Amino acid sequence: MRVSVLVVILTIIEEELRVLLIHRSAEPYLGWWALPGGLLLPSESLADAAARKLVEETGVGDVYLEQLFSFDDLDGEVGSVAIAYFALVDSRRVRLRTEAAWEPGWFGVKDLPELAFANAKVIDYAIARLRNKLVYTNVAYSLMPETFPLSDLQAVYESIFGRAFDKRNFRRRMLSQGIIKPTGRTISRGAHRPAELYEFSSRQPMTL
Amino acid sequence: MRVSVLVVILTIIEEELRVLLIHRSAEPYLGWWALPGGLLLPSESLADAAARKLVEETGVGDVYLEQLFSFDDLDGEVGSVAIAYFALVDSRRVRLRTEAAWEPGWFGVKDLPELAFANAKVIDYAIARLRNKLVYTNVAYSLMPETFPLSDLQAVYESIFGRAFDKRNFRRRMLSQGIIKPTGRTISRGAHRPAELYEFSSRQPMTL
DNA sequence: CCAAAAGTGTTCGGCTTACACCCATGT
DNA sequence: ACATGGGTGTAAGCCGAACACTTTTGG
Repeated sequence: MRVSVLVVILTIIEEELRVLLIHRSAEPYLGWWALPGGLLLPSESLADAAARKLVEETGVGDVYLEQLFSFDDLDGEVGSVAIAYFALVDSRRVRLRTEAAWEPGWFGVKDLPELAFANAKVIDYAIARLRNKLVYTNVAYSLMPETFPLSDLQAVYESIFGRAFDKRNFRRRMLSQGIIKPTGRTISRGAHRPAELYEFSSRQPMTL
Repeated sequence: MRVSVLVVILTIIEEELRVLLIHRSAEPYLGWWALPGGLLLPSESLADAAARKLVEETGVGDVYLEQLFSFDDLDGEVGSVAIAYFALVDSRRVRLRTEAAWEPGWFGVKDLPELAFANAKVIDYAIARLRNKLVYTNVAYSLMPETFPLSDLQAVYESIFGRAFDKRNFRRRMLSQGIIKPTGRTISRGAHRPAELYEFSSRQPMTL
């Protein structure tokens, strides 16, 4: 009975939601793109295994990480179980191991290559969960730097939902839910009025 | 690496939400009350294992069954993983194996005995999930007979949420969501006006 | 005729949505 | 001065919550 852990690592790059994929280094599906993952070590917890994979691939540690679902049909082998997690990272903090044999890469979720096993299903599941959580929690903190202009946050939401939001309504929602708060500082980024900088009220996952 | 499956089997008895517990027949926690479960057989899927456990304990098969969460801290043993499911059954269809050595029994969820491992946490998790699903899906079909007066359904909702609902609002919500529909038949149950019988528009789980 | 549960509409407040103009800055 | 993105208020529709009386039956 084999237990493995899979991690759907999501980020925003160039206003596009992307997922980290690696080349498989073993049969079956040798050389195909797949989600990072591996066997659960005998002494570690599931969350530890997922966090370890995340650090191995991206170098970042303190990010949002949540258990997604457990699958029994992911590596063809009978009696094998995979517990999937999803993580949200700020791509500016990530350093991929591009020297690694498995050549990791970020792929736009609308433009995925053919994947090993049923990995596409796992990614769809992660995106659905992410969209839900964005609505009523602060998970986006894990995609953003400490402070940011509101329009950056809105751009992240729009990338993930694939549609535009009204900026007045967006601001009202974020503030009235108490998810973010103004820092009082501003930032200038071009030939226009400087933007106020905001921060998340909390950078811990909300427990409901 | 051991993989086991746990099932939180919920029902309504005497207007109370209850969970099926058994006596553990092995160490550790020998003789304590615990959720039914067992090892995943080499050739079966996770959902099959959960359904098998459900049939073994209750005799019913075609009910709502959903994966809840996977735990790695449930039987003390390191490297052991338990995938929890929850099921909703109509107690009128259930025949418990009362002759069985483990003496299964229904316990009101507000009045649980001390449980083995962290089973109380799993039950809380199941109840939270159930309450969520009741709001926007038809899962309650699995707790009800084919046809029923609306007040019976409302009583089920009230038992699970632990509070009363306004019957006009309740009726409107159920009908406008299209979860149930009238059958045209009625039922008389006492010295008062007969009730219209309703049925679920679909007795399949909604996939969203 | 009385007791008991079934059935039925309307009002109010809050939330979501849609929508258009002025502001501050760099060049 | 002008181009660019930043910032702001209001009205309309929709949804959920609160609320009381009439209907139909059995005894």
